[in-house]
Amino acid sequence: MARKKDRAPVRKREILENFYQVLVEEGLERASLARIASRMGIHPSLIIHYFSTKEKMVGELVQYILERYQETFLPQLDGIKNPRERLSVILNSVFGTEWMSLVDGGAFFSCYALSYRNQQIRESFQKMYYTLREILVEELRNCIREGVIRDGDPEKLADFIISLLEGYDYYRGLMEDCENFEELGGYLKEVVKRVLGMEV
Amino acid sequence: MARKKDRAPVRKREILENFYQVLVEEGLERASLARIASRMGIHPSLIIHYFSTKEKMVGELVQYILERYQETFLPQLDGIKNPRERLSVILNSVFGTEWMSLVDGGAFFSCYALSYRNQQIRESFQKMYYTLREILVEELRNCIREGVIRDGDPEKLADFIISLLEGYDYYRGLMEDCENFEELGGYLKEVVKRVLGMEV
DNA sequence: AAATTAATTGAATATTCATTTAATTATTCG
DNA sequence: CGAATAATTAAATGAATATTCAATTAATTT
Repeated sequence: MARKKDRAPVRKREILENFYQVLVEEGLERASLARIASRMGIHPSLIIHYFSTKEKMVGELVQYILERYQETFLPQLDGIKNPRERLSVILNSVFGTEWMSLVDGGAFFSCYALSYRNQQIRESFQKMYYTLREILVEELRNCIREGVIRDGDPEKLADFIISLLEGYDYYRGLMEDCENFEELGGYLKEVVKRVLGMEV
Repeated sequence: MARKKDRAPVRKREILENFYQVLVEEGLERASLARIASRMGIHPSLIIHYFSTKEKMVGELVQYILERYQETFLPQLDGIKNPRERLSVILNSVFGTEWMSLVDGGAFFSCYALSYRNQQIRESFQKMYYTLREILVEELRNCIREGVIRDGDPEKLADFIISLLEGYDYYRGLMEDCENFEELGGYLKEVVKRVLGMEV
């Protein structure tokens, strides 16, 4: 049984990173295998060798992109016990500037648009929001129990927060100067706190 | 001076309608001139004849799509004097089912994603939200003056409403059954009213 | 060092794409 | 009707596309 080093996952990730970059710089319609390969100084057929088809590669790109969000505020919450503090960290993260710089909006919404016709991509997105929702519900529940926020339906509140944060992401993509959208982010955060019944 | 009937605008609109349909059914990456033409039973070069280039056609498609929103609740407000009633009509429209069926989400967000790399498309979107914001600010101002809603910054409140409605549009695109997103729409509407200080 | 497996390239494929130019058919005007 | 103009088609173009299969180079194991 000949055992070889498994460098395939590393190479695949490299390709995905370059795919993402081309996507950001040139748009989905111009993000061809040839361009990705040329940017890496490799041959296009090597990409096919690793992903077998472009559609599968796009599917993996979506997961690659969505994982970034998963990995954002979860580490930030490590070690924080106080529910109020935890919720603040989440809101600051989501309506702050870090969240926005995680993924390019053009790339993100291009992928999102694909979810309307590609079942696998659709499920990736659904899974991500299902997880996010679960996290939020859990945090909100704890805050209600501790009296940090007013009593209410944590699931609906979670949906409200998700809607608002994605709408913020969307709307911000059309703003020109960052002062404006930083200000908006701060304002939306306060609105959420008011809706939750958290003293500001 | 030979005067001819100007049927070009009509034909262009027909082409845009078919472009939109192909976009919905096949996605942006497959919405080629050949497919649009074949669906119409015409020759691809005829499309070029009217739009001269595909990029320009896409630009006009975006305007065509965005106009639908402009034409939504403005007619609905005709004849309604009462500020409270006007605001209710707007919120019902925006968080209701009509708004969603106006434009296919896949088509809409595909176009939105283009705005990150295409200046003309970007400006079309910006213009649309500028107009929407102006309308909302005006309505909110009237409601504040009449004591229908609590005193507050109408511009920030408008941005809040726009963020939430677009986030709702986005999030809804991932939901499977319409009961859920109708319920969410109703809930978000109540949240907005609470934030505005409108008695529910 | 030889053999085996993985990584990568090369060249060829058929398809699809937007666009051009010239020719043809319809329509409208005088 | 006849001339002018618009609407439409035909055919050809070259570039770009994803994907194929076979060949080659590099790495690892025995």
